Amino acid sequence: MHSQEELLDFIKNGHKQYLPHVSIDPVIFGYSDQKLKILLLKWKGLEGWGLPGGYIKREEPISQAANRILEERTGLKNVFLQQFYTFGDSHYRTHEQSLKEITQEQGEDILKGSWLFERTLSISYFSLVDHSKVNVTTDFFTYDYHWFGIDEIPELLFEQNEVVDKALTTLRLQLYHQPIGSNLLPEKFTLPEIHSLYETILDKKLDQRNFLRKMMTLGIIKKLDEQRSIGAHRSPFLYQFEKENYEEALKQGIIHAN
Amino acid sequence: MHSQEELLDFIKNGHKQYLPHVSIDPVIFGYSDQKLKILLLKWKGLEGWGLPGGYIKREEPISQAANRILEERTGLKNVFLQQFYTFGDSHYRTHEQSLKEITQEQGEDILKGSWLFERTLSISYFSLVDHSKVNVTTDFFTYDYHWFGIDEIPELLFEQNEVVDKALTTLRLQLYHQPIGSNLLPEKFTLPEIHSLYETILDKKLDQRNFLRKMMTLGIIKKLDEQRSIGAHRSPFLYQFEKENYEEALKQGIIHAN
DNA sequence: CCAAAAGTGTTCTCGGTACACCCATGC
DNA sequence: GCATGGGTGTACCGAGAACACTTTTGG
Repeated sequence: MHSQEELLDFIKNGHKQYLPHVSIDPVIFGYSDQKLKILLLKWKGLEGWGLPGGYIKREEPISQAANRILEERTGLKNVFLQQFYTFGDSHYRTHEQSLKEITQEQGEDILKGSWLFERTLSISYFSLVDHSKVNVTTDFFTYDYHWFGIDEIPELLFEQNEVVDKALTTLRLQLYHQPIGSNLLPEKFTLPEIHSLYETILDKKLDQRNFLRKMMTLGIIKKLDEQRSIGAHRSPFLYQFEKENYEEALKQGIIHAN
Repeated sequence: MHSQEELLDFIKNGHKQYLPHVSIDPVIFGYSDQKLKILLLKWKGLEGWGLPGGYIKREEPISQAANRILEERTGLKNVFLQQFYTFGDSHYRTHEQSLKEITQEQGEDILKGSWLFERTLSISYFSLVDHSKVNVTTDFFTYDYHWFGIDEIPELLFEQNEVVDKALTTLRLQLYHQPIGSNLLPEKFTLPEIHSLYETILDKKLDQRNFLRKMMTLGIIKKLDEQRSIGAHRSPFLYQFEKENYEEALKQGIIHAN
């Protein structure tokens, strides 16, 4: 996918194109099989899992960088993406071991003093994506990916478990104040589907009737005139998100985008 | 305060000690004369106002850096300090004009390519301090300071008005979920004092009776057996914050420290 | 006794929660 | 007709909001 020359150039000269010491690491949430999952990449050399990530171009606004990085890894544009914290207590992002592996020892001298070994702060975003539309592309440092259920996250590289934890906390906190379902579900969905999504995210049971009432009074979703046939059972109605209501609420400051 | 040699060394070699491209800029709130104020510093050369700020040492965790920077400017330790956002759409933090002024044109060649001219992301914190305990020390770039009421903030350098706005929004959002009064008021205070503080922060009237009830049910403050004599009027009772309740609530996750 | 500030209760509304039965569908 | 999952209403409780009079104090 990437040529060896490109890689060596990145290691040696990347800091001319990108800001050193800062990375953007999105926690990408998806939803499938009734589970909330996050996308992790497997690192070469270190043989551990970590968040997708990338660097900010020298002249690029960070929100744009975040969107670019997300698109590079998933192919997705215009999805929910929100900054939630900047972590800067763990020191290194890249490890020598990893670079040695991927350069296959060829560029030994290049590695010395590479900008990639320097301390890197992590500006963290979380994103919500339709799992089925994601097309994962690994980067220089990684060679595999996997969607992990949030209750089966392994120990991550670079102390990123803290990042994931905080992303989850933030997600839960904003569940009723941001159009969070609308990026995790297909455009049209049934009530049981969104109900189950919310239960999964919050990790607790929600009363069906109260849930519906809340969604309706918040004006978040609207009932459509269509039903879906699900075989041997009563056909559920389909619903859609009411994006205008969110936008209106955001404008009025009812919803705080942090 | 700072010698000229130190300054020139900082301009030339600061990046060996500090991380370039990242600064920490605390929005420092104080409260006096019934007004919520923030501390701004006046820049040399640019003749404009900006937030206090500083850089992160190469091996220093960022929370520690934030506390250090706050202490360097105000002399205060162990005060409320919370990260709220990282800004990275505006490009420059230092301007050549400013450096020329402070070096008095002596170090012209030093200025060329200084790390200080490079793009800098701003990791922003907000802090709450007891205005009367602050002892402001300016830094290399600044020569004056002033506490501005939040309704009289001038146009700031480096597009920092956005930072201040977001700090205020966050402060308001967390008013009932963080021990926000306890760092802005003296240890013992009267009900009218804290009431007025909350009205000032939220910029709206709060009913006296409802306010007291809320504070008490939240368990935030407790009534003492002392009164203060205020001259020709009824003597108000003194209150104290209940720190244990905050800490308990924080532990239980009732309060979200973002 | 008067001016100025402190202190104190009740009512209403609304959002949150608890709770159980009937309906539609395909086999 | 039955198994499975979908859909619906009511009653209670607690938090928030509205609202006005009495008490204390020093001059």
